Amino acid sequence: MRILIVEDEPGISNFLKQGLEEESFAVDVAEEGNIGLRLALSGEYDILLLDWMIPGVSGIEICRQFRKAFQDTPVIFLTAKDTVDETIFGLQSGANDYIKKPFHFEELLERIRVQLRPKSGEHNEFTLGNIKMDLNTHQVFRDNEEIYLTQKEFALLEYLMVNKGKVCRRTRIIESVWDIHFDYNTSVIDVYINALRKKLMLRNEELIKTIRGVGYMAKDE
Amino acid sequence: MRILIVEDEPGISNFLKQGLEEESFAVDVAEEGNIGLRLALSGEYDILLLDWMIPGVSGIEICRQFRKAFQDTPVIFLTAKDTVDETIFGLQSGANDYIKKPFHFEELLERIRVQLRPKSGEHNEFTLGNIKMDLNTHQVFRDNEEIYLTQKEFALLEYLMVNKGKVCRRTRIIESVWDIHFDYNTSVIDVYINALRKKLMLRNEELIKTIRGVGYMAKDE
DNA sequence: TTCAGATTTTAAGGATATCTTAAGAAACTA
DNA sequence: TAGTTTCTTAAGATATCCTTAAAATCTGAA
Repeated sequence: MRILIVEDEPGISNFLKQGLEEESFAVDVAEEGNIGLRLALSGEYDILLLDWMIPGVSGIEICRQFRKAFQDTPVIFLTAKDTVDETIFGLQSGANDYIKKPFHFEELLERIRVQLRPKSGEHNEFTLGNIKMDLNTHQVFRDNEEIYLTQKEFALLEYLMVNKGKVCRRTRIIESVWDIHFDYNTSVIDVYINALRKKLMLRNEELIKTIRGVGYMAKDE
Repeated sequence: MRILIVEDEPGISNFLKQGLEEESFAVDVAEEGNIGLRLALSGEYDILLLDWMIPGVSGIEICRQFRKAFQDTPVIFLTAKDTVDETIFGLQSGANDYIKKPFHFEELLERIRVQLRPKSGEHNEFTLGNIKMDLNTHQVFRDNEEIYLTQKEFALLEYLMVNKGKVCRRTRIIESVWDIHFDYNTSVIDVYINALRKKLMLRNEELIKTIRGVGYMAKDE
């Protein structure tokens, strides 16, 4: 799950980034409004955390524009302001929830989970051939027998299964699963594909196909 | 589509080159300003990605000189600097957009597409008879059955389909798809046309026509 | 803290698909 | 028909991927 934090106070954003990464979210931080808006509109995120007051475009404006493009992605405001008017204004601009600073991390986490629940509630079981994946319980089965995957293995398989039937480019995979954006001359993907195939007992072109020069693709049959 | 990257950090340029090639662009890299400028002025590129600070001629200077010669070719700056002044300076020198490092590859791609849009149209799906091509998912279908093409096969078919109804000259094809500018004394095109026709199960003048002495043309029946 | 075990990443040689070249056959043009 | 261009096939060169093992990093318990 990818989270974008738009927040200009490094203290808060670092705190959140670290905490959320410990909960195995992939976190990006934007410290300025225009950058935040641009990142948000890239469509790579599953949830947005927006500060109310930030340099450049305001949080509300980001929310409004973001909502036009992505109806289903939850937005949570982090705000020091607590007047009723402004809160209403914020929710009207399309936010799903808000939380007042200062807040307990646990509480924020709970709200994030609440927001992600309904959306993923429908779509959190995926199948690929005889492989079944449950995002809620973080489990993978092969013919109803549980297979134990590590975090990265799970994240990679999730990416492939969410994009079942589409070719997943190496660059996209490494950005989404490893959060690496530069200097990518690594063979981690190969190694993890290999590990997945082994654990899932797949022959090389079975269910997870290699698309030479481009990436991989999960496909039934 | 041909892209020139002027960037002296091999980590970044390799990353970009690979990613863009996965999107079937033909990519050249210059690591030094003078070389970059010379290549840019050759007029062979559809878009330029310029680093701000490079050895030799600066990115801004390249941009300015390039803009004099080619008004319509978009230029995007890759810059680590983020002050407003310098950005404005960059845009005044004729750049169409800029992106701050570090950035998401997705975002850069989106900006490249935005810049190329007015020229090439925003279609990412093309059809040719019963052949369907999806650039987003990097897939080709014949009567809704997927056909697996190699990189070069895909790039060649893309070139033909983008230019559907127009005669594609051999020299243009080889420049755009193979990045070869001299020595047209090769028969790669023939070999790949043959491979395409085989995989797509086309008779010789069906959908992909041979224009003797000139090249090939994709055409609906 | 320190240590052991698990996970992640790096590295390198072997395996294999793709790319390119080359050459003879076939088809077209004049 | 002669000459040119394209088609087709095969094989060597190249690039990418697979696989393994070991190094680095992370994690949790003593």
